Amino acid sequence: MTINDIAALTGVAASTVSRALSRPDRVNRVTRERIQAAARELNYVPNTQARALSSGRTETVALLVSDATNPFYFGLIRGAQQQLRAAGHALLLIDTEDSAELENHLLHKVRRSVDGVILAASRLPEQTLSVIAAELPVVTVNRNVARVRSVVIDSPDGVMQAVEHLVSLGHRAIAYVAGPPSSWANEARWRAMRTAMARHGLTAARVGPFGVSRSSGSVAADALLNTGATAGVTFNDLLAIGILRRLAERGVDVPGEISVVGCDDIFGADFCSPPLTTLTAPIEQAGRVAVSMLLDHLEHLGETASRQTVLLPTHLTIRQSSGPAPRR
Amino acid sequence: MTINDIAALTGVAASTVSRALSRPDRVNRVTRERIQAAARELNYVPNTQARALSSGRTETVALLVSDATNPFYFGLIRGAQQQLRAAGHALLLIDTEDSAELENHLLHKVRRSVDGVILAASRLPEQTLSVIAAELPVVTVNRNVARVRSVVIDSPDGVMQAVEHLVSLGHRAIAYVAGPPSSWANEARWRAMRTAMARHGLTAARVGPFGVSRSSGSVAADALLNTGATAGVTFNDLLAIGILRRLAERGVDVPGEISVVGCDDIFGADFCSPPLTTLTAPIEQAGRVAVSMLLDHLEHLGETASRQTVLLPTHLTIRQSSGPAPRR
DNA sequence: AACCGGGTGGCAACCGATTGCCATTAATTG
DNA sequence: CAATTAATGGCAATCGGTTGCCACCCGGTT
Repeated sequence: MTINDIAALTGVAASTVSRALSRPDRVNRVTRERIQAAARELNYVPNTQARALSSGRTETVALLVSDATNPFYFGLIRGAQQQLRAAGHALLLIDTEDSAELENHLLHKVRRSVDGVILAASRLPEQTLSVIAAELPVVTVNRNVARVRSVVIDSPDGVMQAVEHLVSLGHRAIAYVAGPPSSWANEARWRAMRTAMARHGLTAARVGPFGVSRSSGSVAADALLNTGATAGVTFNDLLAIGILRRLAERGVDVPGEISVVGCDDIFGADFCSPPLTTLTAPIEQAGRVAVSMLLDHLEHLGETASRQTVLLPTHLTIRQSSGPAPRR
Repeated sequence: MTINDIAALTGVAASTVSRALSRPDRVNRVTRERIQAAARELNYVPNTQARALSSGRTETVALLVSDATNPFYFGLIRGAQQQLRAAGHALLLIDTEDSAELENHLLHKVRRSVDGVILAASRLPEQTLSVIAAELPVVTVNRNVARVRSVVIDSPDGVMQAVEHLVSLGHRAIAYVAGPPSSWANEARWRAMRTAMARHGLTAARVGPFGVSRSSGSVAADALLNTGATAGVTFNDLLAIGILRRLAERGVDVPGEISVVGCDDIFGADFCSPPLTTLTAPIEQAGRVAVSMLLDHLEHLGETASRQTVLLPTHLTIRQSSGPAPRR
């Protein structure tokens, strides 16, 4: 079922069929309707590759995640998927396995087969990112790079809220449990933490870096206890949940002996034990916004973007993993 | 950077470049190496659309899931992604939003732009599925249809194990908490449950259907209690976790007053409260196997498949949501 | 010397759209 | 009524590869 079949059937040229379908106002109403009817009749679906080849538009967007099993991305994927479908675009999912080289390689490979890419938690150096952004529409998530559009979840602000929360509960020794050093968000959160602590004349301890998996949580929990801190703010929920688990294993009471605050509010944060106090991030919304920005950018290529960065607010969700500081 | 640039640079025809790159034995060694060197030099990446257009192969596989936020699919996506990357193929992720119409529509739409599709939890009627499978390589997951290759997780066998487990703990009144009626796995599990119960001269109660989200768990929990059963086996973990939550809210002790057994062992099943006794399914493996079957099928189109269905074993993982039946 | 066959590489058609350009026709206007 | 303009639709080139077919070269046979 090609455009030619329809052309033959309706007695017009293929080019007319093409126009009738993609630039309806370029063809006479009756002709157009005849063609559209035939297309519907024959259940015609344009060939994506052919269209892409001549027009240069693939109507496909790639979403690069560092690890498809990290629940943080589920929401992002979902949000992106929703918004893309609404625009009739397809989603190419790419797992970079947390490797900058692989990320770069795959980006190069798909470069010509997508209209743009969304980089969630890119591990690429700023320099490389700029180069890529120059030759391919890019939107990053949680990563701020000059001249690259981005959606940033304002977890630094959330971290401050978390510190206020903990300090108000009497905590004085609070540690940051760090994630991957290559993560931009990780450093941003750490900075926010130090700032917030300084405001109260306190200094934050820091342990890590740790991998972002629950198993890394065991190591992290032990390290956290060693700092003598009465509370820990973790890079993300996955790590926090792993920590809770290890603490339970060691018989350490949460929040009685130590409070734990996570980040992101992923699936599971509300039903782990104890339910996790965490920074709730509008993850799904971030996915939607990232797609919107990208599509918007695609429509106005060449124009200077009105806004390069969208900052999404977070808020602290208090559950049962945080409580008053223990008396010494 | 096209094949023509390379041709010009090396002084051969474009066709020769094409062969040197995709059918290396069709061209002389020295010519080939010269071309390959030039291609590497210029960082040449073949244009996927153009290749697809003339060869018919897109090197892309679509994975259709009914709901991208269901953690069950995370593992599946991951497994599929891994195996696809290994083969150098791309993954198109499609969310059918649990709608058969949408599923059908999207399948039609991508039909020409992928080499094959993997249907995870298809909601399509058997008839439709057969039609689609005839015009497009298809592998289903957890769905058995004549003449369609499939990967099936043997949860019916697992359900039997679960029943044995519960019966041995003294439970006599056990209910099945059903999922979506359009789910093939749902019916399979229910049948297995009845069979297993009958073996002990017992009859299973059934409640539902319920949606597969945690919020449906509240309704399901209440319905479950109403049956007077001392144990419930649920369609999946999501539902089970929702039930646990509601039971905690109502102050019902698990497993003291009622035991709950889930299905799939998704992310979260091990750290919810209490940790969930569940059927551990090799989800990631299912994703890998599905891809392998599909790619294998693609390579031998026309040949009759040696094996049409792969059955993956499950096992019961006993945690703390199941225990001895309460004395009445 | 005539013949044969395998190894190489070029030519050109093709995959299925899109799109710039032009010809035709109809409508508008002075 | 001639002339200008707008609307419409066809022609053909193009996107970047793939592939069937054929020509050529060369060494080996008979």
